[in-house]
Amino acid sequence: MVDIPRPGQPVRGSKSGAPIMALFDLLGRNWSMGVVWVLSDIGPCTFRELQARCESISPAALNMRLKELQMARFVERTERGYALTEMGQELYADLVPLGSFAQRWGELLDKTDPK
Amino acid sequence: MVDIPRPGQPVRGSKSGAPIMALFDLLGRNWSMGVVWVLSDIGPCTFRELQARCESISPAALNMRLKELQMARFVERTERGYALTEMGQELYADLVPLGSFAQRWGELLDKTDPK
DNA sequence: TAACATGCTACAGAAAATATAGCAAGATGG
DNA sequence: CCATCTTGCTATATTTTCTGTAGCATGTTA
Repeated sequence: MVDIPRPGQPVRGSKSGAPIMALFDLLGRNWSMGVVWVLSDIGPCTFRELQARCESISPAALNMRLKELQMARFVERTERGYALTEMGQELYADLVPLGSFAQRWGELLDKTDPK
Repeated sequence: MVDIPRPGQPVRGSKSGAPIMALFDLLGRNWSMGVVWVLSDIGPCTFRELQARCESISPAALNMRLKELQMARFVERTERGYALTEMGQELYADLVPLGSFAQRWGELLDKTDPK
C-alpha cells in the first residue's frame, strides 16, 4: 500500500531519518509541492479539478500523491473535496517564500542566460 | 543533454511556465533539495563527499542533479569543490523554515499515528 | 612507481511517471 | 425509471528516472 517517508525512520535517501530528509523525500516527488500549492490556491476541490490544475499529471500519479499527502496529514477529504489540513496550511506558509524567490530566480536566469 | 525547467516556458507539469511551477519541477526531483541542504550544511565539497552525505544516491543521479543545479545557477564549482552560489544560498534560506516545520510535523505524526 | 583519491561513465534491473482508456457509483433531468 | 453526467478512480502499455554496482581516467601522494 501507500508508504510515506517518516521522520525518525530510514527512508529513501536517508538512513538517519532526519525529519527534514523525510520531508524532502516526500515533497521531492513529482507534483507533491504543486498539489499543496494548488490546493491552497483554489481551496477544497475535487479530484478532477486538481487534475485539471496540475495539467500534465496522470490520474495514477495524482492519486498516489493524494494518498501520501493524506497519510502525512497535509491533506484530508471534506464534504467540499480534498483540502489542506491545518498542518498542510502551515506547510504551505513555509512554501510561500519560494513563490517570490522563483520570480527573482526567473529574472536572474533571463539576465545571465538570455534567450 | 541536461535540460532544466525554466520560468516562462512550458515544463514537465506546467504549460504556463509559472516560475513557482518550474522551481517545483526542478526541486521535485530525487535529492534536489537534499543536495542544496547538504551543501549549505557542510560547505564546498567534493563529489564523493556529497555522495557520502546523500547516502543512497547513485553517482549517475547525483551527477544529473549537480548539472541541473549548476544550470539553474544554484550551484557552481570552485577550487574548493561544489558550492552554493549566492542564489543557491537564497534558496537555502527559503528552505530553512522547512527544517523546523519538519520537526513539528514529526512530533504530530508521532502523536496521531503513534509507532 | 605503486597506491590512493576524485569525478565521473556505463550498464542492468527496478521503480515511478505519462498517456490513454474505461469502469463503477452517485447525482440530475426528463 | 432510465439515460446521461460527473466524479473518483483503476488498468495497462510505454517511457523515463533511479538504484546498485563496476570500473576507468586523471591527478596527487608516499
